[in-house]
Amino acid sequence: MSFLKVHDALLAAYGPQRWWPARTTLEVMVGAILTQNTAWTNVKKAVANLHAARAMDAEVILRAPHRTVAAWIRPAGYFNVKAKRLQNFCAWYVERGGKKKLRRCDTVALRQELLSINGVGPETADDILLYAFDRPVFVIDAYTRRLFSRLRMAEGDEPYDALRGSVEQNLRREIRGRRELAPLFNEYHALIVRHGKDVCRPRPRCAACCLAPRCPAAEA
DNA sequence: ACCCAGGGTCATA
DNA sequence: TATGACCATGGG
Repeated sequence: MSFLKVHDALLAAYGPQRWWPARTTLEVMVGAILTQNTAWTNVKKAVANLHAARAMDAEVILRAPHRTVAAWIRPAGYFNVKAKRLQNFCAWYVERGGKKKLRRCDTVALRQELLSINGVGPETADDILLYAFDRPVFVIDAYTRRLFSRLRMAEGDEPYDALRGSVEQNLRREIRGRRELAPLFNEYHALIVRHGKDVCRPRPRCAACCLAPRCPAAEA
């Protein structure tokens, strides 16, 4: 079973997902922080609040009082923690000159800068790199570990960068330069999440059943 | 009532 | 390096 075959099976089952669901690149980054261990339905409410307050803007978020930011994002949970994280990110974003300056930055250097922000870990950084900056970085999340672990294509408990490197390397080898990596990684991660939301659930712990549109062992 | 969600930080050993 | 506590809302 190749990583590309899994992607193709998911694409056939669910169709293109057209990620990231956001209107602006800043909204992608804000959403990446707000969705940390949080259902997307809750993130959407917080994002809507920010738009309603005309606060989907790095300067506005940076200058607003902590309690105000917390109130805007309350539905997304962890609002005290995430308000601080959003302001940390916006401080970096503004100080760094915004998207136009950051676009020219090398991917590895940009990743290290993102990881240096308190509140931005490896998955959030890779969400931003892939979905806001179109960099060929494969996002690893709980759904990704679960799927590849059940398909016996990964251990499941590897360190983040080990699993990311493995998936990226295998896909590079299977593609052989005949295809752009960033669009593939983009669609692949979105499909894994789509699959995970209704089929590849934490329980029951089915083994290699996670590619079917309906998980066979889930009924057993 | 319980489990889960598109994680990350910090203290501790 | 690797656990565990903690953060908090909302849906099934």
